[in-house]
Amino acid sequence: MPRSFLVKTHSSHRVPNYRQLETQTEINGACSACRGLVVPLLLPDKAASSTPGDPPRPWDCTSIIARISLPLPRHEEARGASGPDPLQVGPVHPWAGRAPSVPLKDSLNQLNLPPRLLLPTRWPPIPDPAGDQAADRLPGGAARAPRGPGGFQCPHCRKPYHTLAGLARHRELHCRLRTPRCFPCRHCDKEYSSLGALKMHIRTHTLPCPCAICGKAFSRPWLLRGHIRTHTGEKPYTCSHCSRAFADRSNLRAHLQTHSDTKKYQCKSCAKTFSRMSLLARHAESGCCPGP
DNA sequence: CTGGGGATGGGGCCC
DNA sequence: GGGGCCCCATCCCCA
Repeated sequence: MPRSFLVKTHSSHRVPNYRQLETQTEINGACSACRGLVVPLLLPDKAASSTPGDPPRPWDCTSIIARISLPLPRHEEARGASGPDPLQVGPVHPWAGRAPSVPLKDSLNQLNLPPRLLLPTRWPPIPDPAGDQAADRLPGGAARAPRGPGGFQCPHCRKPYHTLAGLARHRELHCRLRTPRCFPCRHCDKEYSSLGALKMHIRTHTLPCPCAICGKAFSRPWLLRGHIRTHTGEKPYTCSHCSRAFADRSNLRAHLQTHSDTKKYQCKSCAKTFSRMSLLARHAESGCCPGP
């Protein structure tokens, strides 16, 4: 199940009202929900976690390899010989507008994958015309819709547009050709089946909840609260086996796996089991399960 | 090299 | 429709 599994099921011909979605409050002010302070959202370009696809179960090395052996985005493949009809768009970019972090890319590139599947050592830069850099960069360093010679560029067919509004209308056309209901994000190439899902997604770009202590911004109030625990040291989740406490329930869950006799993730080659998928993945990368 | 903790992201579900 | 929480996933770092 891809983490973007919500990305795309289908809806109406409605066009999202971006002025309504991105209110002044969210862009320039404090989050009304978390009542945080107004701070500049100039954050380091933290590597975004990317999960191109949900690994099939049961977990095994093969599935790990399969997960990272993603096809290139359609428009990348189309750069060769005869390009397809630009409006016959393929699936949404597996990384949904975000390049994998460099360490992940590096580890993927060490896996002897066919050259077609290797990731670029350096991701192609997004055109950044002088004097308008702020408009192309989002809080946290995420890239907005790629800009081309005409200003903004369609992620599907690369057609250039001078304005975001023009690009948004054009992308809506892409959506309508494929599905009856579609709400594209103007900041990246994700698309949603409902306005609510899009609105929630846009918060990941606007990051309306800044930490009053360190200024780091989050998309949702509860994410901010979890972060604040890292400042206060509060650890409300306690392991029933060893009484160790954790600030995050997910981390407690991962910890509980270490008490379990039967680990959840098993290597298909050597049958060794691991408490986390990331450990299994690292095991696979280390050469236990050579690729095809 | 491996195991594990810490921190964080993001969509879904429920109220 | 929004908020809170759940669950899953990932990355980084350290022992």
